[in-house]
Amino acid sequence: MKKPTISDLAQAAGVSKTTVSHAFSGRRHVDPETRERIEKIAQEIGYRPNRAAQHLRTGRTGMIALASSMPFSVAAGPSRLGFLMEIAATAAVASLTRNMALCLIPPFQSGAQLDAITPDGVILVEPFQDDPLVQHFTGLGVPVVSVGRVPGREDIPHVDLNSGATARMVLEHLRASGATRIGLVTGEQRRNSYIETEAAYRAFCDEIGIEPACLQLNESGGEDLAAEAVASLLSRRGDIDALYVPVDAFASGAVTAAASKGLKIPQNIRLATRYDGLRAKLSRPPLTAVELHLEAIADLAVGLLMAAIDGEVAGPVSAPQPELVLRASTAS
Amino acid sequence: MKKPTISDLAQAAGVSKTTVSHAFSGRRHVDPETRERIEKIAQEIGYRPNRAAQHLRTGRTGMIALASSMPFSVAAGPSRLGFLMEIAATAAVASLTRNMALCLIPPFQSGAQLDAITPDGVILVEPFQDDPLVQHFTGLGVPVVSVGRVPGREDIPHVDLNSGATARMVLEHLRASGATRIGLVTGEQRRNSYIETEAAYRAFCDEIGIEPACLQLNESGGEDLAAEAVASLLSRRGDIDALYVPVDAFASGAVTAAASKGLKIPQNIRLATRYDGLRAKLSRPPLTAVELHLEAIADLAVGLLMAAIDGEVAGPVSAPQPELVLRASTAS
DNA sequence: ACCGTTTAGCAAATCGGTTTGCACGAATCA
DNA sequence: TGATTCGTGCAAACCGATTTGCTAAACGGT
Repeated sequence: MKKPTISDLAQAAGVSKTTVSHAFSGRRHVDPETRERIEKIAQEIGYRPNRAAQHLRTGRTGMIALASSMPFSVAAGPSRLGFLMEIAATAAVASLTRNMALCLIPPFQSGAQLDAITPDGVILVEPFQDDPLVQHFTGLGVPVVSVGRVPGREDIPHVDLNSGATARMVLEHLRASGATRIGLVTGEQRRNSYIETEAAYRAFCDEIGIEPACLQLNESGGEDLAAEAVASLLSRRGDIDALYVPVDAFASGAVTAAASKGLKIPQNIRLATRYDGLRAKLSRPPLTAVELHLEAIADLAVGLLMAAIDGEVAGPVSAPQPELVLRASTAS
Repeated sequence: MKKPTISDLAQAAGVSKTTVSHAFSGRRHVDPETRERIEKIAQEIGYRPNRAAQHLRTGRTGMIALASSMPFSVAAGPSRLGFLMEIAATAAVASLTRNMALCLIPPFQSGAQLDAITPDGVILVEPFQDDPLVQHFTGLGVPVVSVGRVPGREDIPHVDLNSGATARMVLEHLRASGATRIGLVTGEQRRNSYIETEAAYRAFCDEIGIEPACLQLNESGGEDLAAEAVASLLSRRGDIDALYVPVDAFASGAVTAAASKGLKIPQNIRLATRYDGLRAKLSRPPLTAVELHLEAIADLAVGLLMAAIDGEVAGPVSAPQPELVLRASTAS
């Protein structure tokens, strides 16, 4: 009771394997009548092409991979998982409709592990400069696209997150809500979103004539590190009355820091973050955040990747306009 | 500049393909000296076996799939994502170390989508009775293991979550913290954890002689539905002074409901949930929850699946002892 | 010296598709 | 009528591994 092969089907339909193959792939014309007969019989005997055989011949594996260079379960963990998972969920659907499987790459460990997987293409979520994942896959000749530009690698197609514009939007909102001294907390890794955000922030400070107050934290430190670092920043710079903290785990830390300093949100200090996940929503008070449209972004990324796999040189694509989600943490 | 094949390597090493194959797989003995030479040359020319060819020959695809029958991104979304993703993260690592790729199956849609993927095995997270995913894969002859028993399918290997014991533990804790009338909120779908939990709950009520108060909610309704339903329950049964709400999204709803009724947690009503994710941690007050050891569970599930794929008939395995995580929501 | 047993390695078949080159008849054209 | 094209389909090569059956040499025991 083995699974029927293309030969079985060909025999049952009284045609050759070639014809069956063409009937399915459409790479050559076959008589509509013949094709219909083949399809009908295929249904009956329950034929489904063997993926491995297809892949061997075509040189494709039929799978694309999704990876984030953020620590996966450690430290920044749960919040980042939300971000990645929202993308994963949509990407999985998008892949499947294109007849591809989406598989998960846990954070880079020994590197040898990565050999187990030979995807047709990879989506990297917010890689940083000289990210080993980028190097691994491009070195293998595997097409890579990223969510967020890869610093220093303009050649890699990506979905542009418009982090500069996003930062601008948030900063202006903070000011409109009454803030006069705004600080910024990002991460140490040179991810493009940080770079753009910082640039936009400095430009903004210049314009309105305030002294920049930047913090770059080690992402593995997570919420606790942020709580500590922000508290110390607030001690040094007592004039700060607002913070933009794109990484939501850090934003949680900032909430803790504010509380420890006896500062009320938003009365004494306003707080906005970027990823509108559970943290932002469940925080007390809930945090103003940015709707990034991750589903759309994931869709775009998959589309880009498919094009790249097909050898098309697609330029970067812009994510949909991000939107502010106003919450109590920045109420004026 | 094509990738070297086994033939190239064999030629370079002055042996046959067979010897190379055996050198790598170890399925037959090869002279250690020869093997070393082969490995060295493989390094030099950058040989890596073609997965597709291996799969074709061995009949394996080298990928296992992870699926949850919970709505993936809708409704209960983010919280569930945490649960699934914690498992996914560990499972991905566990798979990769076994030279397998882990791929994600988004929630059952048309069914036709699922054809794109032919995994060697599948891990299902808390499937319910007559779950279409179970039927799809077992029908295809693909080994299935589940996290949480599959009701009505004792033949499917699973990691037992000991939901009955967990419920007992939580209920006893609630009572110890001062509760006298405890209610239970679960989901409509017939997942084993609900079934066991309800049974343990009824037994518990019987024992201590209290009237059971159960709610079964549609999981797609998520937090909002729970808020509504729990509020109405609290109106009907004003005597209730504690709730065990295993699904964390529902627990969030219960928090809202309590607030809307003017009930203070834990003074007027105690609240405990199961999955110790962001919701439980970030809730105000933070919720007592259960450390399920999801990483260990995921590891066990992958192990079970590998055994099943290798044709071993492994019985169910028990998850590590769950532990209560005490938080303010049940302080006495 | 003989026979049985390891040991090391090879050639060839195999997995199930896709793709190429060719054949044959019918239709079109000069 | 002969040449050319088109439509349809087939046989065979091919993708790159694994696995089977076999050979030949080395070894050991009697």
